[in-house]
Amino acid sequence: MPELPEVETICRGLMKLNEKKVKNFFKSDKKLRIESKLDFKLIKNAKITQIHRRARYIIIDFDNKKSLIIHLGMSGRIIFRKDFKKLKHDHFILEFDDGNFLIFNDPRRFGFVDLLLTKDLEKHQSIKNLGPEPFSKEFNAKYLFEKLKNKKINIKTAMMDNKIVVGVGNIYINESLFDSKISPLRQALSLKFNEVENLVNSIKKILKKAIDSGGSSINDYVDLDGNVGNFQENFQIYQKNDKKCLHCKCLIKRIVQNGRSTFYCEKCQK
DNA sequence: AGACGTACCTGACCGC
DNA sequence: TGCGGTCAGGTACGTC
Repeated sequence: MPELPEVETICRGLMKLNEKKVKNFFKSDKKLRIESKLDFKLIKNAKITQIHRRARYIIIDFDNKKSLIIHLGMSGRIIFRKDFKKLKHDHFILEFDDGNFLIFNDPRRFGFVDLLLTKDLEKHQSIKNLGPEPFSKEFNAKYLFEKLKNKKINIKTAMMDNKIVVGVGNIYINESLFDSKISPLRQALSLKFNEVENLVNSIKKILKKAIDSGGSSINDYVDLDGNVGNFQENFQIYQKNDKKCLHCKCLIKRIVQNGRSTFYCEKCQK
């Protein structure tokens, strides 16, 4: 489900949980990607003070110096409901004292929910090695050019590396490379400075547009209130194989890079 | 160190 | 209807 725009949309929806107090929790015995070292009992009776995001990780801070980190993996969802009925693939549930429930549901279980001390957030195994946020000032052409200048891998795979920039997944890198007219097959080190500049601008522009649209809803992804994002209606290249390129009318190709689908126009992307 | 393959899981969809 | 194959928005780890 989630790249940065989807996680950002969910995070914004979660803001309304501020000040809510945890009454109880439920955890399934299915194994997720990370097992929490701290006991979730520690957040019983704790009150939420802040909800924020780092890369694709949703972070919920509590007033007793503990924080939850939630990652949605490929198929994770967060559902906010007033009534509770445990459904298949519900792995973690918070019950608040006002009778509301927050549910983490993840069929493929590539996601996780982890509890730690708030002060240890930056040291968390998933957080500590992350590159800059795509909307930060730090993520600019000069920075990226430096990062790419010795990289022999293709530009698409390079940009999906969280050490270079976070939150850019398969959908948005496909769209960004099309927007900046750069072939996904190019070696990262072959990009000229102005091409890197265009790519940075495209990534920022497309992610912003996607957030404004509430993310992309492929399959049945919905936000907390059950609203669907509609950025998928703006896809120009992603999953458009064998359809006509908007600019040159030739057919969009699908190939596989690093085990993931890549969509591109051979004529427009050089 | 960097590049690359693969593993972790379930479900939806398609062709036979 | 059922079965096998393929695909899916992410991350981490092993090997060379």
